[in-house]
Amino acid sequence: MNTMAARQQFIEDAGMFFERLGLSRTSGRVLGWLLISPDGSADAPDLCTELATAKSSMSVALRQLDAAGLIERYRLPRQRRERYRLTDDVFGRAFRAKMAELDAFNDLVNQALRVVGNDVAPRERLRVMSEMYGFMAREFPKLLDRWDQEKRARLSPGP
Amino acid sequence: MNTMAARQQFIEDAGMFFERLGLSRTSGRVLGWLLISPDGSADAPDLCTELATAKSSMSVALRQLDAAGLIERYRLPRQRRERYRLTDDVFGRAFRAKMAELDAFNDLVNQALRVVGNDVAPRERLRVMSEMYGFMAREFPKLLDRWDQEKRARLSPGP
DNA sequence: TGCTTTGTTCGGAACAAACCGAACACGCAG
DNA sequence: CTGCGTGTTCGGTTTGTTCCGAACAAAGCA
Repeated sequence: MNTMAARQQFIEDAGMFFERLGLSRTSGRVLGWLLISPDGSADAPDLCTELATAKSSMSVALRQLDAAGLIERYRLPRQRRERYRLTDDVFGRAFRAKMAELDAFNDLVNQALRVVGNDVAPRERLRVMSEMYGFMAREFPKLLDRWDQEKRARLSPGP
Repeated sequence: MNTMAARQQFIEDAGMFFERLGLSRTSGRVLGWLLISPDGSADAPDLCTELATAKSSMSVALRQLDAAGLIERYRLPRQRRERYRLTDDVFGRAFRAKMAELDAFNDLVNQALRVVGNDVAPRERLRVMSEMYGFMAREFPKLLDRWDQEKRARLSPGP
């Protein structure tokens, strides 16, 4: 397959992938483009032409990605044009964002406990869920920390 | 606050919560209703009246929940009407479903590796991601297993 | 064989989100 | 002050999704 077409295809797939994770499709395409770009950085006009999107759409997409901490804005000295690059651990952040869902889950369970009366059966169900939340909220950050350590261990003796 | 209104409110919140997790809103409401129902089961007509939805919508919602393994269909002997109940570990399943996203992520990274040439920079980025995937795919199931053990340990000496 | 109950499928309406083009604000250079 | 480059904001349009009502299948009972 032609390399150019393969790149196009990958960018489109990345767009759909990240769309399922809650981003907009253009945001996802931007991430895809950055992932396979030589230096992992770009500026807005380039992305507009490369991805064939209006600069208004690009503006909101970049804002969304910046707000999510997935990319960083920066400006080279003496340059008026802003540039964007992937955050070093894009997916660490994505994972941690997913963890926020757990808090929402906990809130929901607590609300349910307030709503049900003293019926034992629902309370028991909800208690199990609450404990599962506690377990995950306790263990998952540990997992991420372990990953950070392992990554650091791999990279620090390297270049 | 009135108990009835509080129930209503909770069901609506549950609908929005599960909607963010990829289900439809009615599916989410069904889960909410079951969570705070006395025995955690219901049948379709009841849910239609309780949640004020058309039975067609209820049909697809229940199908969706069944396909996701979040509820079970069953039929009492001599009963023509089907009933639905929460799966025992609804959220264990929900978590495992989230893990499927990790596989999709891995596919994406592999596709990216095929697309980029021999440029070291992109390959390095992608390698780190691939390793993160490997780490999570290895460790997360362990976490779920540990939770299962802990839960079982809590319940088995119980009732 | 008809009749009723239960559940699914289909077409269209209502709603929400994304995207675009155009207008707007700001900063810098001449 | 004027002109240009850069980025944001604002209606309008399109696209996609959800939900409803109606028509349709399937399974039991008379």
